[in-house]
Amino acid sequence: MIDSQIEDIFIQTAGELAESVSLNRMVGQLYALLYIRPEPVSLNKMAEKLKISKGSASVNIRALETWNAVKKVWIQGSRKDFYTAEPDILKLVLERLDYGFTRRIALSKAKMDLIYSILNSKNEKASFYKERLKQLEELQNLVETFLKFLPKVRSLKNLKKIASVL
Amino acid sequence: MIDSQIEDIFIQTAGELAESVSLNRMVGQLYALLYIRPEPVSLNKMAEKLKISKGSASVNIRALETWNAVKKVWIQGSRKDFYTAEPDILKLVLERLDYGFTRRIALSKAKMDLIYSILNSKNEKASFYKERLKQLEELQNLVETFLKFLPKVRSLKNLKKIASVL
DNA sequence: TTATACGTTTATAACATTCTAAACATTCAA
DNA sequence: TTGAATGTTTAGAATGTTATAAACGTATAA
Repeated sequence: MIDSQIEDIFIQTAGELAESVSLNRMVGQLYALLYIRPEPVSLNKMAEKLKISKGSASVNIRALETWNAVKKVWIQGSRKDFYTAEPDILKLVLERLDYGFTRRIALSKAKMDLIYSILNSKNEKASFYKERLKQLEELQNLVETFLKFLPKVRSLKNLKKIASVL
Repeated sequence: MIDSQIEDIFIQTAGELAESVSLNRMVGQLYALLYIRPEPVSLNKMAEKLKISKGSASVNIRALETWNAVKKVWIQGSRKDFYTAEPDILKLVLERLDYGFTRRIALSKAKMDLIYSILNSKNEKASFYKERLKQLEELQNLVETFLKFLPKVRSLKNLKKIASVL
């Protein structure tokens, strides 16, 4: 059947992409399956289609849920959990990027504060360290500003506006 | 000695950051070591400082070399290889992002072409598939345009210009 | 030539991740 | 109640990744 062939290509490709960005393959495949299906799919159906255990389906679908990549939908008269994909992939990616960078910048700032306190406590000149720290702070500021503006990059039209001022 | 304490914090933090983005820890540590040292460092010195085998130092420094994150410098009268860090971290990150996205978009386009050819060969309507494929193409276009403009994001001044038109 | 000082490759040990099957828990219908 | 239908947790097997030590290759100095 043609549908199944197309779905298989689609799902497998998504799995490869997920792996290539250090996500679990199943997470990519589960999302892809829901993404190309117009109707909600149950956990068992997903496990069956992807030929994975229901245990795996369970934990990976919940990972997707915590990222708001899929959501549970209630279907009258059924005891099963059904899921659908959040179709706005760009939104998902931007959310993850923002979350990831924000956390990492916070960590690295804390460590830099520690280094400054060591430098100051000893009245150290250590000018090369200070130069590098300053560079890193500039990079952090740039990334933070960039993250704030990133959500607005949602259309080619906006990008063209941007291109026109640079 | 104060220098060593600061270097240790710096190097360890970089290792953690590297791991958190699925890079090898040593790669982050090696880069960090070269980044906070004003002078070139030899392979053996690096292995000694980081307490890793020279084999590991060798393979990981070469990974960094292929990304242009470090470069070999010739030092007169020495048979050793010395390395320094490329200090423009933003450039490195942008290069990697561009490379990674470009490859992945090419892969996914190829798979989408395959799906289209299947749909057409059967005169399938399959409208939901087509809707999803169209969405993905729009996302690809957006990302490609974005990648072209990304290199210009190199200063807060530019970002402020951008913010002003959105 | 021989010995030394390097960098690279390789085999394997240590460790981490992924996946499953089975046990378990919960809900609901009969 | 019981038991069937579901989702979750867990123990362990399979697989994948990382790091090392040792073997290896190569160049150079003596």
